Amino acid sequence: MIRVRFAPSPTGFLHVGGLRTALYNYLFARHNGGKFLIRIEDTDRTRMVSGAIEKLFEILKWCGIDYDEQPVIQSERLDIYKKYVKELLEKDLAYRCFCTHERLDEMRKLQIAKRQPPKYDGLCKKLSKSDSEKLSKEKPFTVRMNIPQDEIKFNDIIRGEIKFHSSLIDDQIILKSDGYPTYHLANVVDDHLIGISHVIRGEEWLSSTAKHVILYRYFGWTPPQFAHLPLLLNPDKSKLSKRQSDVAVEDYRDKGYLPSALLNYIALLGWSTEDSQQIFEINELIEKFSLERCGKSGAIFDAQKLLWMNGEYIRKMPVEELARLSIPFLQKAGFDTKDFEFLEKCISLEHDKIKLLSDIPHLIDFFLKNDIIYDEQAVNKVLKKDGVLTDISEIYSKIKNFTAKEIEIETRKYAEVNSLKTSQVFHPIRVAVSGRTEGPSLFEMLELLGKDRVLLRLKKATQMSADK
RNA sequence: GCCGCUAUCGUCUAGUGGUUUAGGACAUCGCCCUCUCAAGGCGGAGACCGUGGGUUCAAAUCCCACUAGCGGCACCA
Repeated sequence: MIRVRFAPSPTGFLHVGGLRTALYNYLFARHNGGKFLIRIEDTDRTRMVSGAIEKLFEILKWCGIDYDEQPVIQSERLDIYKKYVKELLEKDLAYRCFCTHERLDEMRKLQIAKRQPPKYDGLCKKLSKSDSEKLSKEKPFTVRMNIPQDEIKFNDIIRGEIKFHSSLIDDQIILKSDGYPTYHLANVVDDHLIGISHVIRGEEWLSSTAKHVILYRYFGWTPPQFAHLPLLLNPDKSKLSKRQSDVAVEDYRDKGYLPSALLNYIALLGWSTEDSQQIFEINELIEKFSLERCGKSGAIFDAQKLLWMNGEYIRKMPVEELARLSIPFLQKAGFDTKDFEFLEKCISLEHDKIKLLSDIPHLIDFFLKNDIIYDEQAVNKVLKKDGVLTDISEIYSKIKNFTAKEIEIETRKYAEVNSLKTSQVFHPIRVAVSGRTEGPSLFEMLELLGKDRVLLRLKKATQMSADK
């Protein structure tokens, strides 16, 4: 039975790298008919952020990544970890360490100065069991793993066999002095207890995996299969970070990215099909995903390609759905969204120009407000004192059936009769009614605006050009 | 410093010994369409496959070394 998990620590927001890890776990589970679980790794009390867990679940839901079973919260399982630490202590596979932060820091500084690898010197390992027992009642302590002198090997699905010599591995702390386990212990214990079959996580964990393998061995457990995913990178090839890029999934949501596009784009960062297909609906992703086709090298997060992909998804989307999704963005921009049908029509005219949901308010605002803003450059460039707008105004006022078709016929007729290029007529009208040079197809736009508003704006623009 | 991982167009990648004058996508450039902006269509430019050695009749593809980049080396995850 395939069981995988996504195990974030709730430190504020879901990182896109984390989302990629979650997605690959999810796809792997769904593809294989296995289970996808969530575990909250909240063992660092100093980094606790209130509300982070709720936000995490909310954003996962927004992404459409659903999970199986009840999420496991590590901070609720302290007794379990302690039990396993005790077992290790009894078997001499771990020992208590009474060293202070000060001593540890001092030691590390010295080692770095001497260009040695920073490593615990094993002082407390020398304590006898009874001394250790006695001291533990008087002083705070941590518990360290007793690392064997041995070669540690494990297989990684993506990278093949990985070897470390354990003499290079530090006597890792597995239980902190506040009674909370560190990642390494909690992770191994939980993965085993929960029956995780495959650990799919970021490459930053590759080095630590040796420690985990040792722990599995100490407990007499069979380790799961490992798959370490390549890192997501900044444009300068360093690990994707807040400093250089937008990393919070919620940032993308708030900017108007679609979850389907985000997931699709992120899926392609480290995974591909033989034919280099680009667009995948989630079901297709599930159908085609495999760890074997994951790459090994880090991938730069290319915001430009994501933007393109988002546009692809928006173009494919039914207008009704798009209009519905645009509502929060329009409301944020201060628009009334009660007339949904009208909204749909506006959006429909600009549909294939939209790359982000947040583009929508600006693209259609001249339909929604009465006092439109005239772009100065557009006015100066296009609005002329040539009487075109006055003539057009008069012609339009006589059109009974103010439809795109009728308007087009009349407008073209006017251009022809006066030997004007269509652009000499169309452009001023566009600027007059919308305030700008770019926009939807002119006649549909005029129809949607309605005769009254068009005439009003033509009049205003005529005055503006006269004032020049 | 030590350990580990990685290495094909600017970017994401296909490619698993010969079908490759290295394919696709984004970005970029040109043309077409056109009332503008987009979208769309067509085309161009762009990678001597990090470097150097092998193995082989034949290597981007296998092996080794080097180099570079990145990651890890916390009472963080």
